[in-house]
Amino acid sequence: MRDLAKAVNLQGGSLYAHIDSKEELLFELVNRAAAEFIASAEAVPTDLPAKERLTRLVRGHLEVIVHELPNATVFFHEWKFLSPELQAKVTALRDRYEGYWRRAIEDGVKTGEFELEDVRLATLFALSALNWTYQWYRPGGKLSLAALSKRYSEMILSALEAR
Amino acid sequence: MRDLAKAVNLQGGSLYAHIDSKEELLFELVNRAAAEFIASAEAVPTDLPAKERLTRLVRGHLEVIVHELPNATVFFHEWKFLSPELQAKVTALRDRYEGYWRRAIEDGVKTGEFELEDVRLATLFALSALNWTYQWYRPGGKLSLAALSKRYSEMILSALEAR
DNA sequence: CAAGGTGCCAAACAATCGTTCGGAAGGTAA
DNA sequence: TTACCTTCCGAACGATTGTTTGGCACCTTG
Repeated sequence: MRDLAKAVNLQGGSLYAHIDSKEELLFELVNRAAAEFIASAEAVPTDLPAKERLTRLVRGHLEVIVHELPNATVFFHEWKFLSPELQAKVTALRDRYEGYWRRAIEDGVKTGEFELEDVRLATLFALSALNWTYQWYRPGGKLSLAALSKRYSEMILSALEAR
Repeated sequence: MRDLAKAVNLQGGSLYAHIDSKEELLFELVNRAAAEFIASAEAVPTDLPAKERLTRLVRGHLEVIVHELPNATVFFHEWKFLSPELQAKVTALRDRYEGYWRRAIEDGVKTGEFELEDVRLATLFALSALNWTYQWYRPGGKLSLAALSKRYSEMILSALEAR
């Protein structure tokens, strides 16, 4: 808390004129990140073909991670340290977000674009591959977000597509 | 440290008859996990077809994660808190492990089994999808390790295969 | 003008952190 | 036997943790 205070030129205790607890602050961070993921998924029209929807979901997901790297790191790592009640709220948002992905994949199975034994596992697979990027991707490096997004969505689509 | 001591029926300070520091203990955990990943990769014969090698690498990787869940969690999360020197050692092991994967994929590209623009990114993609499983997989649940391994390797192979 | 709220500091609070210390008990080697 | 080494306890160490307190300066609203 003293480090955070210093970052805004305050004394440690002065933060408490603005917040009630450290946990409230953590929840705020995690909650905002979750909201951004959801917003990016909601921006994808559901009347597009499943492949196109998935490509856009991938792009949106990576954009949120990359543009919000420190926040995303907190989001993925620290939500476990929230109280059970706050954790439940985060889990609810995460489930809601996963829902957008699952439905896109389900629709693709219905239209025959995809062919899968386990839609939930496929959803997890795709999100897993994407989530790990916060561990290694560094903006400003050789790999642009656009290139990363293109290659990753190609691989994800290949993994799901009917052959 | 006091919690760890309690887990082996000791007082907090008594641990220091056996170790020099908390960091030494953390490094030991992380190092062991890394060694297990490497051992599992080295058990895969390099004269097999690339697809078969990759299937076995997937199986081995998931086995290590699942059999060593708490340790794997520490491995993925806490290595960042080691001193720069110890971090370098861990990074070296990680790079070595990634090498087994990269070479298997490279060989697959040479034989025409796989078709990829960026081998390193494909390696990262596969490992990313696998690494995240420590976040959600729970042994004893509906999904057996064998089933998870089968489905995941199918999806990974589909993502890499020439079409 | 007065009253009350807000934002901040400096200091302190109790709890907890990793670690050290002196001493006691037991085992091993001479 | 003596001497040492290992293992452990109980207590303490200094540093750091999240948070509270009292007071001061400022702003807004009546």
